[in-house]
Amino acid sequence: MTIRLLLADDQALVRGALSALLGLEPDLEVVAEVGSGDEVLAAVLAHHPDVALLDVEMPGMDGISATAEVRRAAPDTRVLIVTTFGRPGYLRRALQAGASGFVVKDTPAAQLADAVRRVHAGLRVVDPMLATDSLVAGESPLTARETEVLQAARDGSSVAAIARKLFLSDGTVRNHLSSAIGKTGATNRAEAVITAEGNGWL
Amino acid sequence: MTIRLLLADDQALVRGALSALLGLEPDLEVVAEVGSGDEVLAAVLAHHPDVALLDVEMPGMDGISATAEVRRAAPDTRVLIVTTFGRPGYLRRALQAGASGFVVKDTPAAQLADAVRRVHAGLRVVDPMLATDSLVAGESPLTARETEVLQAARDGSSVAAIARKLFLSDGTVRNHLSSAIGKTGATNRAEAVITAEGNGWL
DNA sequence: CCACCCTCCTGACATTTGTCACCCCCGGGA
DNA sequence: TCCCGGGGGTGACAAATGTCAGGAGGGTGG
Repeated sequence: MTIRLLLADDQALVRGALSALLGLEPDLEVVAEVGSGDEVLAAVLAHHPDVALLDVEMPGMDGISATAEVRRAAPDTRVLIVTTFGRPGYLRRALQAGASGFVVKDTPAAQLADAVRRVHAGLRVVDPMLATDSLVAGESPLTARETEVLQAARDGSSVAAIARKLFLSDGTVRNHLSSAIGKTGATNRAEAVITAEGNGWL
Repeated sequence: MTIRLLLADDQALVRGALSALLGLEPDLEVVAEVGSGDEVLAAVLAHHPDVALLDVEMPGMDGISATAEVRRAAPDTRVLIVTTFGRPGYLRRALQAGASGFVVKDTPAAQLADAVRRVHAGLRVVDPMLATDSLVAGESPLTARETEVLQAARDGSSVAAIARKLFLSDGTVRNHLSSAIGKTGATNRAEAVITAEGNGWL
């Protein structure tokens, strides 16, 4: 009995290449491919795959939100996250959203098929290196507002621009930023953005 | 007669997947795979591939420098850049370095094999969308020093930190930054970094 | 009920950042 | 030769940023 797969990745070339790679395995079959998070749910409902391989960074809905949707609407479909960045926060949030596995694109190609089979068998698959990183990094220390403000600061916006976008006072934005800078151990807005991104807190 | 290929990409999974994809074509054969720019030249000299597929973003030497090396040491090996980001500056610099083709990872998987064959036949392969972007974006307006200073500012360093790193005076760093901000049309250091990165000027 | 945290705001303050004018030196064209 | 652009620098100034103290409301848990 073959394992039926859904592939979701925004880069068409990577998607097709993964399809070719997995298609070489006699017990695996790619039944659907999508290029954005928004299409995942519909494709799952249409094709009832056994395992869905989702990227985290995608246009529209991200892979983690898509995971939650899939778990809710189609509990029989297991989710394996396949992503570029081993951000500790991604792993934590993916597992909380109900993902069964988490693989970074650095892992050898030969291991992917195994990971798929393990996930299909009901096991958890997690990069051990990443798991420890996730422990030390812990959950995001940022409050909801601080996260929002930092996100708005990512593109280099000024305090005034952020305040306008979030309907806040200038001073409030500065306070939230200052707090976020302190919590991330940065001395700087830009540094805070970088470390928060690196930990998957944004 | 089969076309012999070299694959260079830092993500093992993508590398293996591309290998599987291209391996499906009867006239193509992957003879070597490497995971960093530093290994490219040695692999080219050892295996004499007809076409080398190089990523731009790699640990160690980047794909563009690797392209120049390959062209110098093994002129018979043609280079096809396969990269995530369609930065205009990347395209320009890749072609100047002697690349025969430039493909972004958004392109459909089916077109990759064709691109390889075209490159092998001596043709140029360039994403037309990207080519026009490259024209409007033009060459980097930044001087060598301005570029250096902006690069040093990428991680959110303060003026003082940049000055120490580059053995410059604080005021000089501020002048270079101000000039770079003006040339990029930004109002801000962070914005300047972002637009310069987006254009492949860093 | 109280304590605690988050949110939102104000005002003040020191520091950093961005800008401008102006200086010098050097090397390559016109 | 003069002129111009790039690199390096100084000094001064306005604006933006980061920090701190403090106040007011709201929600949650002990």
